[in-house]
Amino acid sequence: MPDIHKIAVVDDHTLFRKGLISLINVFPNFEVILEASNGKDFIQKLDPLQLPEIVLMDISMPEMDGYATCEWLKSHYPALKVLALSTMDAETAIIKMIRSGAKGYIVKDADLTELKLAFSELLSIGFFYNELVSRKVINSINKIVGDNDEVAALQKLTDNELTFLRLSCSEKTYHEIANEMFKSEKTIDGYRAELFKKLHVSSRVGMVMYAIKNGIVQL
Amino acid sequence: MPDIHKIAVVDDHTLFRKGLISLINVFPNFEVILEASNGKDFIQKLDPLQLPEIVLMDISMPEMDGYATCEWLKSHYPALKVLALSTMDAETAIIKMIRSGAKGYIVKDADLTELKLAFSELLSIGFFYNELVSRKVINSINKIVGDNDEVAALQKLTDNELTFLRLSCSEKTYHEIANEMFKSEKTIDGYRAELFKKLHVSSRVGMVMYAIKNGIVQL
DNA sequence: GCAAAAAATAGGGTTTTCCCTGTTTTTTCG
DNA sequence: CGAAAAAACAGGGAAAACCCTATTTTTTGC
Repeated sequence: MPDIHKIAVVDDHTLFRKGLISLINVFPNFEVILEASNGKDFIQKLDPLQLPEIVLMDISMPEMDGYATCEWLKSHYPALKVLALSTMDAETAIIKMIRSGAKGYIVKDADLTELKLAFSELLSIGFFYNELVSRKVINSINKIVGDNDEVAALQKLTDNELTFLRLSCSEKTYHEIANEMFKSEKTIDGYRAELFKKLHVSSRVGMVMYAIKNGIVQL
Repeated sequence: MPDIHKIAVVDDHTLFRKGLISLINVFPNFEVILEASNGKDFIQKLDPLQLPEIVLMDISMPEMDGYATCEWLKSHYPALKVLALSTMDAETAIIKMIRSGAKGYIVKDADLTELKLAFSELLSIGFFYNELVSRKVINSINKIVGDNDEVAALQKLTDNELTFLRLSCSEKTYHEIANEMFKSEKTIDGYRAELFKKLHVSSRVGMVMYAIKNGIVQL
């Protein structure tokens, strides 16, 4: 009898999670031994004596999202292979997740064959990069080599820039945001200018749409 | 032996759909007899000699979304009970779906118990309105009775207002949008004012976020 | 077909956003 | 420590967005 591989599933949408688990459990040599609704929940449930080999992990989750959880795993349990799972095929999301330590990326509308393939590849060669991911990665490298990149940029947003960006996704004026952040209006204007450059946008609306697209704010 | 109830599942995310189906099929008296990835696909696969009783339907799908499919079903197969299925618990989405003829609404992170409950209620009393839905419906009624409502408003957006709203979800200036729509800037300004009122927002950013939240534009 | 309602247009003013070019302060790193 | 880089801050001006109040045109309902 071949050994059974242990899987963990982390996703806040219960129905999706349960469904996925039920799908995986019919695979002959895989078994879901842990399920959690977000990163925090997952870490808390993680038993060092009974570690999963593969963690199927959603990106956008409450409390602790995929990126943060991945980072945590990278330093605490580097042997765990994270397979990122998301609806979005946004380049930045994929790259960011991989930078955070994910070993593969699969979109939620992939089919079962692909999921099974991802599992096998993760176990045999240690990663799963399908064409989607490869294409995005190549794009991102091109951009880095080229001139100034969107992806690394996202990594390099200041804490202040990030809070400013989040606050901009509202009907607040920059003046109000400045007050809320205890900064001068001119500083805020500097954040704006900086973000316009980094995100390649030229209006507040563009900035907001970028933030939404890339899961920086949730609706 | 109790009769087996026939279910259809319409959702573009294959993994979610397959998972859900596998979950439902372990319910003793339910069976999924039809699955489709969008409204068009569903209608095409629908066999009048083998109709499902309940259709679990996602709202946002490519080709033909939940609203359109629901409307079509209302006039062609009014006996089919649509249970709307969505990640968003946005009031407008729920109301719109119910107006389109859905008999119930369930969020994707509901648990299995709730799904089973929804099925039973649909079959016994013909609809499933949990607290979530009820609350939203009551809100919407209050607003209608009250003064001017968000929900009916959405229904009542002019074609021009709608295109304007869509075009506003970009970095275009109102001036550019005016040109693109062959209208005067002042007319565009009128659309803006009208939409601010109808959607209860007070800035372009608010308008854009509303549009995204309610699936009027997709990212 | 005509009155009422809705949509399109407009003038003109205020606020907010955007942009350019700087200085000062803080942080980083060899 | 000291130089360089990054972050915070600023003045001033142009463009875009916002808002109020009208008038004209088109649509709608009886």
